[in-house]
Amino acid sequence: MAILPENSSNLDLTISVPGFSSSPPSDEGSGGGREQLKLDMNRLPSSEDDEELSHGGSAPPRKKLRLTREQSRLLEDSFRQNHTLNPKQKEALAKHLMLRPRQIEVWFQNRRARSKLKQTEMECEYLKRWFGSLTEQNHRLHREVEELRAMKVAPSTVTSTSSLTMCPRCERVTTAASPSMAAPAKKALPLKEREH
DNA sequence: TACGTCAAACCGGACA
DNA sequence: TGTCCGGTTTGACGTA
Repeated sequence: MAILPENSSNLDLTISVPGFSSSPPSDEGSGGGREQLKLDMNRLPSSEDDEELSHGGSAPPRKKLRLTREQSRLLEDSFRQNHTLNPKQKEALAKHLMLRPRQIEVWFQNRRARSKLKQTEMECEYLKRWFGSLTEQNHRLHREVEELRAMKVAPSTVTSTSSLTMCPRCERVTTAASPSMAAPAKKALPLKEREH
């Protein structure tokens, strides 16, 4: 019985895998040839309290940082090893990448969110395929039921000595192997119900 | 130039 | 109190 889609062998489902990894973010950052060469904003301001910089006074417009390829790569490497960072790791990574710890923190939060989104999309795709397969199977079984009903109605096809019985619940017709199995429905019913 | 996409950054609530 | 998460905003960038 093929419940799964035909190409399910190719379907790399990783629902049980927490978080990530079935789709390595190889195109992250450099994705699609989008160049990230405007690096001026990426430098860590030497002022120690640059976090307050943006909040001081009349709230200047947000400056958007674009990470360099190297920064992205190192962050990805780090993310592959660990999806969360403790404060020491965060501090070390920030120092190494010349970024603020807060930026590291935000990057990891966003990265986890993207990872989860990708995972959810994969699960959605898988469930869609499964639904399609089940629908197809359902149609097939309905056709089978119709055929068997037609057989039952047509007296020429079903002899009087036939031992076909139909489960009243699921409408599935079964054949009895021996005359002893062709027992009255009242007797056979509890057994069949137990099977379901 | 308008529009869509991506990702950095922010916000508020939940939790240990 | 710090961290995480879901949701949102916003700026950079590519493209029609």
